[in-house]
Amino acid sequence: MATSRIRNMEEFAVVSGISRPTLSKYFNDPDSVRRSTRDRIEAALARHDYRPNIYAINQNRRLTKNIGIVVPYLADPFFAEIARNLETLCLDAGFRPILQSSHGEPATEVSNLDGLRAIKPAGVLLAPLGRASEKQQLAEFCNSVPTVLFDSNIDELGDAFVGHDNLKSIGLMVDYLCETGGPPVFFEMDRPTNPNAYNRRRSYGQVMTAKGLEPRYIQVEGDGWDFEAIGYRGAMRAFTSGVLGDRDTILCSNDRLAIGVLSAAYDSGLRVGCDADCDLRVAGHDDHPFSQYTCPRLTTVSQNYGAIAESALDALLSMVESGHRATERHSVLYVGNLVPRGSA
Amino acid sequence: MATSRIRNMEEFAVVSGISRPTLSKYFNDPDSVRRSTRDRIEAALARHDYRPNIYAINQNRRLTKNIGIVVPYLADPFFAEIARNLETLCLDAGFRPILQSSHGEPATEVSNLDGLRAIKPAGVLLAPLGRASEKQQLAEFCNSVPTVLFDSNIDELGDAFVGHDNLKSIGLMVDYLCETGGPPVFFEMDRPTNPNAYNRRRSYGQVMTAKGLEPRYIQVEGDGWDFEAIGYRGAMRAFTSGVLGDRDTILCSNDRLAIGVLSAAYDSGLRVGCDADCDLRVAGHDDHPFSQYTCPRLTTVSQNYGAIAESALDALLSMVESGHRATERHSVLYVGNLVPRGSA
DNA sequence: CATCTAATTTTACGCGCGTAAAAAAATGTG
DNA sequence: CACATTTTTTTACGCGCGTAAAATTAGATG
Repeated sequence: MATSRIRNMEEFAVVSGISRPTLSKYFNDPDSVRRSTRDRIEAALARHDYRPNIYAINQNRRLTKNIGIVVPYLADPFFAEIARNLETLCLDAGFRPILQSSHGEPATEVSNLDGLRAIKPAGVLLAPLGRASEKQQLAEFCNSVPTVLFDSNIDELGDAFVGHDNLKSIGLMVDYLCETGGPPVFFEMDRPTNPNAYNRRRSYGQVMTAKGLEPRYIQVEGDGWDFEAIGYRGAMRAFTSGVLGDRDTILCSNDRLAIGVLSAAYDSGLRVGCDADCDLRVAGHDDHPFSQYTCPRLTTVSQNYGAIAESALDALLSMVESGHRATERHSVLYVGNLVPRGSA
Repeated sequence: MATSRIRNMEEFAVVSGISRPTLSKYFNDPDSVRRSTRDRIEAALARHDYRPNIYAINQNRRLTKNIGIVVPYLADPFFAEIARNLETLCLDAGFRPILQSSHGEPATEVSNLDGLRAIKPAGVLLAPLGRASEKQQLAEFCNSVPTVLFDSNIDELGDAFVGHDNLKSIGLMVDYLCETGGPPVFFEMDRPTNPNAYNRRRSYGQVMTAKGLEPRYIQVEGDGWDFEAIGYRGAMRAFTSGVLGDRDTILCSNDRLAIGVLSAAYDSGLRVGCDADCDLRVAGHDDHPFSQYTCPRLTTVSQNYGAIAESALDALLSMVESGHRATERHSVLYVGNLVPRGSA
């Protein structure tokens, strides 16, 4: 039963019997005060439920405890999942995550960063849109705020990059597909939004030529983030154009394209899978949350969400806590795991 | 080319030749100053790129321009989509949306609201977890901050509720299913997390009895938000238990359950669809973004995302702008559309 | 118990802006 | 142009907290 409501730190100083500067120290870092005073403060806190005014704090602290998280498209469960990981990690580290989605729009990405700058974040974790991003503006932002890029690497932007090892994972997948059937044709958008797509295309080419095989590509025209629709349209066209051989294998640049391909195959009466009576194999990439419920279940390569999130935040916090920016830009890549399922 | 960087409103007053109090008025509401002075300010703004310190502003204004948006589970594309709508609407209305996900955890929901209270939001749009929510704490929050509930209605919490008309849409669906085939069995979780699920169950019962049909239920045990997995397990059990008749029809409480059911049907070698050679029909509810790519495409009922988002924000802003809470609690429901596709 | 060190208290100022009140200036009106 | 009205300027204070410096106190050590 709280008595009269505490209005500010001054009043709380009175009821707790602790001086205001000491309280200020405590709220800034509970470990910075003597154990006994900390106990007294927390006892008083239990009685009175006072919390410092967040605006007054941040106005005077040069460094807030805010961490911006910007993802290109939150309606994509892949990013929702990474964001969820990052949020909880931030909270555990005693920071306040501010989640923003660019909704696939470069202008929104810029305004998100603008909005973040206004709240003077300690740092920002940024998964950029990629090709569509306003490079110039992103660069300016990265210059003024400690920033770690994740998922998509853009030039030399930001203080670090943490992402997925596309070369290794595409290698894993191509090896698997070749061992269990014919070599795959690579299915992708002709002008991908995401830098990962370019890496995967390149990786596929390298891996295939290393195996002495001829790379084949199906490039679907399409823009934006409606990958399933693009995959569907592209597959429909491919099925009728004769570019695919009998019992051929399609390796999609990502799972969402693959979901579209599976849907097109179903509508075309093509059976997807590894069995003898199947017409087609389809594989994806990313281990999208829904890929285990497609029909058939989608064979794919997982990304190590957890490790990527953790490492990205680590990189950021080490800068935040040391108080100075990275001297050189590090890149960390995590390898995924092959997830063989029914579709290939 | 900005000259020396403007540090505060005082300095901007000097370079713009406008007094600080007038500037303060302008930033609070550009229309509150004379047109000519507004032009002068904006001309100076174009030259110097100064922006008021957001913390100093909010410290002194009793009402911030922040609007909290809390959803139960952001990794669900359904909520991601609604959140996206709300965010853009907030921005357009000149407010700053703060998006929070409870990640399916009641404790996170409470701490989200706690965090929001700390930033003194003008109002909050809350889609509660439902059954799992800490009613007491939500009630306290709604008491202290103007709050509009959406998606899930809890008791008489908040100043208004905006949601989906489950009775009408289940009616639409049952009518359709009965016209095009046999009457459906209702497939759901035995202890749903979401109040909508209870409404749908009840609606199904009402509609069926009104038609003189016997309601049938398949209730799957399962907790949490992993609906696809729950749907899959439940369907697998149902297929072998003999509760389903030949060419029976399953109406799922939501699309994500249906996606699990489709996956189970595929794994069981059951053909889903309306054709004569099919073993089963499956329908869902919500028009989940992925339901148009399932195999076969999922027949479902759409929710009117746009209208729900718009109406919820309207209700909130009318309170914010008038400055006082609603005298009585309004509920608004929007009807969805039947989306007939291949699965039923 | 004397001594040293680390922690706390006292005192005081500043952060950037909201806002109130009175004075001054700009605008509108006949 | 005199007057009333609206807008802006001047002046001043307050918001809640960070933080620096000096004085004081508590705790540790031998």
